[in-house]
Amino acid sequence: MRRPKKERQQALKDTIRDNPFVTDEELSVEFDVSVQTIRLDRMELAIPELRERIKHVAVKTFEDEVKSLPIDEVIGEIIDIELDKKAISIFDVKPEHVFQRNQIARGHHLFAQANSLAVAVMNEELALTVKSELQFLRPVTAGQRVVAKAEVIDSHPEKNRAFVKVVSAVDQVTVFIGTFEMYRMTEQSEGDEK
Amino acid sequence: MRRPKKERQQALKDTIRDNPFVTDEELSVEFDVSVQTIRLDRMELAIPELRERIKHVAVKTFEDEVKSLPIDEVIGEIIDIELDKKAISIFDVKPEHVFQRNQIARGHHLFAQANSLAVAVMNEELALTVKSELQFLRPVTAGQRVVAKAEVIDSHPEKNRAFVKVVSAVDQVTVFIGTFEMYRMTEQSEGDEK
DNA sequence: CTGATGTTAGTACCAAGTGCTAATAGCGGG
DNA sequence: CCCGCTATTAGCACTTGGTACTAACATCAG
Repeated sequence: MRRPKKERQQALKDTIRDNPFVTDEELSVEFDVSVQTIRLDRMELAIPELRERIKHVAVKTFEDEVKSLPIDEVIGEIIDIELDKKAISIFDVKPEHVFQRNQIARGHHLFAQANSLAVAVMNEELALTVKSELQFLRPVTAGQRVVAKAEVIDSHPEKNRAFVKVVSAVDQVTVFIGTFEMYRMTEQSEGDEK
Repeated sequence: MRRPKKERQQALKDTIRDNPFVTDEELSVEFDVSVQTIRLDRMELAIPELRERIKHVAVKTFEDEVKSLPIDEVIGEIIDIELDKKAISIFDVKPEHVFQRNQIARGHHLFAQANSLAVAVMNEELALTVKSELQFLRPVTAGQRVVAKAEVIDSHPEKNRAFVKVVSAVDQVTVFIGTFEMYRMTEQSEGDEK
């Protein structure tokens, strides 16, 4: 099934994109040409060798991993915090956070930033969200920086409850408001921080 | 700065964990021992060679990519959907979704599942969340499967608005309730039911 | 002094290439 | 039918980052 050069090169591109882990040897079998032809094709198409391809994928993952680690704790970056009072975090909206269609940030990212900030501002290691009311006032698009300000507006330590209000803004314009009823998981016997 | 074997091997492990892209050559310089010693150390510690390490990272990323693609669209997996009426999705809570401390799922994951399901059930490509009220009734822990059921309870096509109620349960027990006011971004020009 | 442990050196070999030269095949036009 | 062109194939030297193995030390303890 020898196909003409151009067609083969297109197929080659696709094959390697789908599976970067394939060797020239394997490709030569698949396309029924010599290894050298595969190499020439790769050169013409500027496709790097197997090891470089793999490395590229790995580096990408590695960088992503570093990026997603802090995300696990708090979505966005906390730039100011006063425990039990208020906190501020920023979150840069990237292409992966938006609907492809219209570039508008998906609601759960704004929620995640606000909610994790609400958790962080509580002077508790184990705060849980009980209830919450959200308003998505304006769409946020990729490239924008969301500044979320959380404020503890009402605290009932005896009931292990607190209310946190989070207001998020882009360029001073409010885009999101959320109120969170939080539950403190630790009893108010002090000093059992860990 | 030659340290005893044991100490060096521990440091070696850490170094490679932090940066899997380092060669034996570079390590031998860093620890001021011969390349052979590094190789012996790696063998004792069962650490694979550079290329295998890189490949491992790459494969991981590659698999994750496949996994995270649908996640970008809908958090959880849609198992049933009737456009403009109702939809069901399941979401398996994994270790990365919970607080390390108490294994309880972070709120924004439950929200994300519910919110993206609310978006999906709308018979619109471009639905946005306007307002939302949430109740986190019971904590969800790693290993549990959350089944979210979304229902369009009120639709005002003329105002481009709709209300969606999502109830999430683990083993038939309700753990989360959310109501979402959604905005349809497209004009209701045609009756394109599907 | 002997032995065990740890370290270093050196060789052969491997995979998956690059870079280069040279031969050959196939085909189209004049 | 031959000329020239492109495409393909072959072969060789060399590269990286190793494995596998052997052999030579070094150091210290008993």
